[in-house]
Amino acid sequence: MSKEKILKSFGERVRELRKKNGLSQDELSFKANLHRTYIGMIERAEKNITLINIEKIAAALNVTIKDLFNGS
Amino acid sequence: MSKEKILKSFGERVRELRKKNGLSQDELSFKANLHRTYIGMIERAEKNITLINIEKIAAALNVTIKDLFNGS
DNA sequence: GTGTGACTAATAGTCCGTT
DNA sequence: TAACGGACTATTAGTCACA
Repeated sequence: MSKEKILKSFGERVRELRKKNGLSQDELSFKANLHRTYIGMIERAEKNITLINIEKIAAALNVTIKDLFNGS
Repeated sequence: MSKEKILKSFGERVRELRKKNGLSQDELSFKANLHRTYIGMIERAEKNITLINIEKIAAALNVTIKDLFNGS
């Protein structure tokens, strides 16, 4: 899997789970303690996110880190 | 799960899988295209690894990213 | 409610070496 | 074989105004 694709599929998965939870980027950013625009950047695969922030997002979405890599 | 613990458990998991594959840190770093000292830092939870490098290590260990988060 | 460009501070990641 | 150090460069974290 290429580098771009891994970030892209991760971002798509975040967006998918965020919407499933009925959250806006703004609401998720609040729950995850991250900036609103940062969530957007992750969803658009513009940042190579670090493990700590992956964990923050997973927690905010009430899923495990593994779940974020379960094929959508 | 705390930030420190997530990095620590990740590092331990990498070390576990690396040894299971019979690789030294040096050999793994070569396969993953990462620096020798960096692998050591990850295993000792001293660095907050990025998603791209998580994927590189997973590939070098012949496992999926999900496998790296399977409780050992 | 989200995308985007620009920006600074912080840290990821490399490279040299020694223990 | 691996831990650890200092110094260094590249990249991410994190925020903002505005579209």
